[in-house]
Amino acid sequence: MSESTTLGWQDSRFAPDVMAADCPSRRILTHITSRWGGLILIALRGEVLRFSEMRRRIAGISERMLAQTLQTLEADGFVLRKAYDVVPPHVEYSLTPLGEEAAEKISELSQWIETNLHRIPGAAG
Amino acid sequence: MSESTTLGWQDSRFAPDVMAADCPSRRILTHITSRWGGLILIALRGEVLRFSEMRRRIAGISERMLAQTLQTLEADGFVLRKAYDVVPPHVEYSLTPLGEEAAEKISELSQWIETNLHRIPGAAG
DNA sequence: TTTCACACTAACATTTTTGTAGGTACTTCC
DNA sequence: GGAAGTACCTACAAAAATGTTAGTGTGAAA
Repeated sequence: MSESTTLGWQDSRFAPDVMAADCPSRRILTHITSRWGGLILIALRGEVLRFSEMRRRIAGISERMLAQTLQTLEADGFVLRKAYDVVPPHVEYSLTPLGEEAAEKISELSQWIETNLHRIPGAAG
Repeated sequence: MSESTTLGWQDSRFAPDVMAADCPSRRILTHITSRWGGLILIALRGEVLRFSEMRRRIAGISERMLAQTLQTLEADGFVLRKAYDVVPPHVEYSLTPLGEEAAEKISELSQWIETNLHRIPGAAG
């Protein structure tokens, strides 16, 4: 028996590692850090938004990518989709508790960038 | 004059905003969250690494993408490249203070993913 | 003597990502 | 009556990202 018996899966030999090419954590990381994934999570923080409203807030995203990325994040368990069977269609998107946690992290990154942009040589603004 | 005279650029009308398509902060965000950008920053945290050593640590990255992404991060001011004029070539990569700050943020994200992977439905592991 | 390592670059091929245009079925506004 | 809005999907096309291969010039190890 190893020293930490109750948390056997934390054995470093089996612990998730993004540096490993085929570790599931790498897939999740790419989803969250995909071109639109992060912005969607940020936009949804603490809010319930409809498809079109999100599209307006995230400048430059196409309908196709919004729909596609939302599906990925929903499959991961970060986004909750709630559809009302009415016409015209009404669908509400929000974050799951898990999604809120993830969103907090990329928000911190994007906020750091925004407030430190003037220190970043590679930024023109 | 506005209320906060000494920090005029923080006026919300001019503050950086990743939700704006052409804001420089969006470019920087995509660099850091690019497929390999984040992993490189994470690998370099608190370390001085040579090209080949990095390539070994970041499983799956090709020479081309490592070189290319390093150049982008160097231009942004996150990575420092130090070349010694010897043969065979010897080049050392490290993070600038700015890079360490950025790396800390994505590290927090990736660590959150690694430790919470078991809660993420979309992950097979 | 052959092989490997080093830190890349350039050309080319492929894969992935992203965009565009059109369609759906119905309602409300003008 | 026509346009716009809703939440998408599906083909198709274009663009971007990424991979593959080959090559550089030398030194050290097998």
